[in-house]
Amino acid sequence: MNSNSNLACDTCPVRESAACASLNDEERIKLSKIGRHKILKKGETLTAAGDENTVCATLVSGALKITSNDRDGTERILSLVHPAGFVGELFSPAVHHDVVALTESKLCVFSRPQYEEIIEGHPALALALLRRSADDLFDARSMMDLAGKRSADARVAGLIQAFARAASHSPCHSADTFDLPLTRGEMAGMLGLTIETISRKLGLLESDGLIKRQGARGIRISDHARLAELSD
Amino acid sequence: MNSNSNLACDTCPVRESAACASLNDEERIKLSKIGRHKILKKGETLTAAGDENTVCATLVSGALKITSNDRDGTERILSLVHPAGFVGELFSPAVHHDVVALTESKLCVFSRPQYEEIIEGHPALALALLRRSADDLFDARSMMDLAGKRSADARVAGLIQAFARAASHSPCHSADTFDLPLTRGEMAGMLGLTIETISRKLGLLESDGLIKRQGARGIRISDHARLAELSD
DNA sequence: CGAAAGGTTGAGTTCCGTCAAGTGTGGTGG
DNA sequence: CCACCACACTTGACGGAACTCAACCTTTCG
Repeated sequence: MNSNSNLACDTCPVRESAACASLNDEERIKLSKIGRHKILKKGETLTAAGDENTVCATLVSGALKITSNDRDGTERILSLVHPAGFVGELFSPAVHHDVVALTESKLCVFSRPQYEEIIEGHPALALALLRRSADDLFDARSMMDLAGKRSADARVAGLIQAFARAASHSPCHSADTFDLPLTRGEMAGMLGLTIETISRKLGLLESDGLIKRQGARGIRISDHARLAELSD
Repeated sequence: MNSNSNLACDTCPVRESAACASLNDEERIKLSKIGRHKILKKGETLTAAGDENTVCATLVSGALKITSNDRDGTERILSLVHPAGFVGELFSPAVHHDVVALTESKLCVFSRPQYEEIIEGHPALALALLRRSADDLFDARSMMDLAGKRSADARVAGLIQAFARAASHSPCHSADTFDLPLTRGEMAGMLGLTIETISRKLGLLESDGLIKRQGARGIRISDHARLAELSD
């Protein structure tokens, strides 16, 4: 159990952008009373499918994946969670998906029933979560769109573009040099492909001059236009 | 323009289950002032990708699909909307997906900016939408899971089970005789497959004795267990 | 240094998409 | 009533894209 200390909202890096930013000081103090920090190391899980649904959380730093697993053990990534993101299935008695840390991550964890009570008493929080939820829904649909592309080329190209957009912090622009945040296996899990196919397609993208690789993870996009065309 | 009359909430079939059910009479009357009914015939669109985002709506009867289109014209179905469901991308300036009627549908349409104002002033509505949004997100992830299965067999089997669950009105149980609500093309669009593959897989499921078909749309599930195993 | 995990590459095979032809079926109009 | 058409669906043959299996390379970490 690696939880600890009271919450230090004052120094929280996501205090302006997370759902709790909608609360005033008094309300936030109240919320902080029922929350606690938790550190997940890379690969550790917050909740697993089948668990009783007791917690929800705001991600403070790091990154999480939300996944489900086929019987044969293949992991399917349903969503990535970035700092200020909210995780947890509100209003549901059971947990349906695994939530696992991609990198060492810091969370603000709450009891789900208590959090729901607070939501009901605090309209601003409900509204903030509604906005976040609308974004999550849009992201999920974007991912469905990506994973549903016919060819593996289009999916890989689209994923690279998505990472490039996420890597640049300005929302409309996209970085042209960045590191892939996932292993080949995780990318495969997002796109419904295999590790080998990801590896081969990245090789092809490079030999076609659309990207340049530096080591296993480093990517430089050389031809945004052709990449966009491929991914359409 | 097939809009009309004031809203008749009193006789609305989804008045107990839609988001607006959370409002008291006075509030609902206020909401009904800014809404109007609209009938969409099969195939007609409510909003198209690229439009300015001006409307949102509650589905009263019928069924909708939320789709995106590849450049080559392939339609990808991102979500199905059932009565009492809410459609519209709140808090977003532009529309990203098409919303099209699968069958003749009756909607309660609102101006999105006005609706957002009302949400901000009515916590119960925000909370109701948050619950609905959480459900939508779960559905979206379930569909990602389904469409991400390795084999076409698993996807088709899973889709049939999903329809069987939707056809029985009790949420935990699943019907064993029902009609497919979609054309082969639409099923293909949901699963990222082709019409021909859907057709063939249905044929195989029948010849393997898992289902029995009556005409193009009628399905009877003969072997729930093997179907579930296939779809896992 | 050795082991483990992540990544690449190759050869063979299978599954699904493509193209094409053919079978209902419901609706419209002569 | 039948002829015709549009649309949804089925079926077959074929080729190619992605999966599987397997070997090997690279980096990291104990």
